[in-house]
Amino acid sequence: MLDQRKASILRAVVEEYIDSAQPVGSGHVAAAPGVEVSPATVRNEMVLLEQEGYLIQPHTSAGRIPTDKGYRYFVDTLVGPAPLGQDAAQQVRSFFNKAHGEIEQMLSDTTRLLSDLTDSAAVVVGPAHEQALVRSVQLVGLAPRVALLVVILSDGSVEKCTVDLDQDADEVTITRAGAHLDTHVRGRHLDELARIGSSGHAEADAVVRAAIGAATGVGSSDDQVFVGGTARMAGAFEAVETIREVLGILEQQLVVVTLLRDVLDRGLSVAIGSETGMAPLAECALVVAPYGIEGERAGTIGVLGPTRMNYPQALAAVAVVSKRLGRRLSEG
Amino acid sequence: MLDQRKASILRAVVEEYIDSAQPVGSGHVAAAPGVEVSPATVRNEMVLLEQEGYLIQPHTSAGRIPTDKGYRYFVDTLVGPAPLGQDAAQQVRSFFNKAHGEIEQMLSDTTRLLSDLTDSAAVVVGPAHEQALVRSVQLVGLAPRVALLVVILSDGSVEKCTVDLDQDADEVTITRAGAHLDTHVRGRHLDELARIGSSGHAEADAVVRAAIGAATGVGSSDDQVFVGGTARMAGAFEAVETIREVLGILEQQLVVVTLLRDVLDRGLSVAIGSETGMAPLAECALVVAPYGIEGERAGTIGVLGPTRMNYPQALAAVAVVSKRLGRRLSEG
DNA sequence: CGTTGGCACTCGATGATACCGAGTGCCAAC
DNA sequence: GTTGGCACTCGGTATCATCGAGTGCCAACG
Repeated sequence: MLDQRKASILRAVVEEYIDSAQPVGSGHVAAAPGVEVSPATVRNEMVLLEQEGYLIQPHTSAGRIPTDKGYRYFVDTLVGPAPLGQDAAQQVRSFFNKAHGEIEQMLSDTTRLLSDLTDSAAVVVGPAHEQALVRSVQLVGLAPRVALLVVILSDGSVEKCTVDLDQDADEVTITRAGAHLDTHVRGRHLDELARIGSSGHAEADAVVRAAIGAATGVGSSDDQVFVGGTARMAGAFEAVETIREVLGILEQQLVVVTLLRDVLDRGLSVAIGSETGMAPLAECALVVAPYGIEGERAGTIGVLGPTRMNYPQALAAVAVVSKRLGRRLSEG
Repeated sequence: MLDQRKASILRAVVEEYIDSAQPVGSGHVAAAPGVEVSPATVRNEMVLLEQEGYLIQPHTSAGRIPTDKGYRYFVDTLVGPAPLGQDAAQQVRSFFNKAHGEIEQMLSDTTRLLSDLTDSAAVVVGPAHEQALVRSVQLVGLAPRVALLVVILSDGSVEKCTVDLDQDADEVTITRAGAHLDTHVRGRHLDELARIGSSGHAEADAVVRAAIGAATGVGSSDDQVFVGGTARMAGAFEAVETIREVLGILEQQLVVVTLLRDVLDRGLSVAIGSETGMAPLAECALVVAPYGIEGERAGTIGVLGPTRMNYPQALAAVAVVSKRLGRRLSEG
């Protein structure tokens, strides 16, 4: 799409802008390694790059800034798979060596890791338990008319919901209902709950029906989302309004999962500015990667920073962490 | 401590500053209701208030701003228990009518409610299960050498942790170990785990010991923290650096619980600026309230905003929400 | 004697002006 | 086609004057 020279110039502008945050002039570009022409020639080329939409000038007689399209070309064409730095790699290794215990805690900590690595906000979407099987079902009474349904899934996650009972049920009835539920869905998919028949005991059946009612929707689409490093993100922008808007997005878990899913569904690993489809993220870029457990796609991790983020670094970090995280979760 | 007139003037300054964010001059104070003296007199009094540390001037020939001490006097002496506004009260009611299901979800939603009510960031610390009894213990195998210990407590919370086994254990052994654990701590305090004796079966005992080891520390001090409305908080400050620092604090869950606990332990319901004991919160104030379940103190809620936040509103919101939340959780 | 109006003074905020310099666009020369 | 030269642009910064909200002080007043 772009000839060799234009590409070098675009790369120089992007790289310079990423670490100076200042519009880049022809002089700096000409001085960059990989660009062997004079400032005048650079200027001529930059006019063309601007016409084609890769660069813009904030105002006449200022340097150029990459557009979303410019960043896009940069990440698609100009950025090779870079390895993670020495110490970053070490950080990842030691993190996953230490990681253990509760999965939620670990996913939450992973956002910190990613955030540390990339100096941006990080997002981790927990594994979907779509195809997880039920390991165990427990029903325990909490209060006279309230019980708690706890479902342990084969992937190690635990789902629970409170069950409001229409009428008082004694311990025995609840236990009986729980056992009934357990024997009928243990080892199967959670959906099977809906197809449970009578236990042959009227009171217990009432409890069973209440539990089934409460449990609908428990197994599906309640992806857990963990967000970390928002402070770092805030440091990357100078306009308070921008920070406010981005925080507003990150606080809406549903929006965040949808966003990540959308990006992945479009086959992208990077969404830049307007590509995110969300107006408040016009100045942001999102780098995502799915992670898999035993080959199955399970969840997603992502990094959210300003459009002038360090893409090679972010891509490398996201790639490595998603791979290690998947491996770690596959072990059990 | 302050005579009637000084108090009125201080109140006028605080109230004016809270909604203008601008240094307040003698003219505005004199015009305020409750102050019936001339600007000249106000000036004389303000000099004294400044000497006593209730006010400061950002620079000569500017209006005055309350100091932390000034705000402190305001909340201690000048602010009565204000009722919540009509629509706010309605909002709280409808929230708690709709609230149901998982406790975590509800606590998380509560941060949104508080944040909406006060236009600040909100924090909710989940109930401590210090004195909760064990309702049920489950041990399920996940992978060859990994099991999951799930403990259901009488307050409806579910704790879990993965258990790494030294050697392979078959389903039967794990089930046996689980049953052993269950029969010995069910109905008791989680601490009893440590005192469990042998089950009379060597392999199962190994699993039991591993589970006990993994479970230490599970029941204690892992308070859940929910934070919401950080976007609103960001809107209240103009310096990006301040926002960054405050976000940094809010991201550290342990720091947040400690902070709230400290404030409550000192018998305060409001901590202003340096009273928080955290340098990054010098420009922040924290309004907290404990909530209780069936009379027992269970958790804490709080609102974090700028020192020039609307204290009467925040105090009212925090009081009402903590009461309703406690009542809601007591029901089951 | 406390309170008040008057008044000179302070000082940040605002706006006009000049200047600087990075950067551009264009053109002629190589 | 590339390059050096050059006039031009225009945002950023500094300087300076002005404005006005607000102060401190003082003398007058009830």
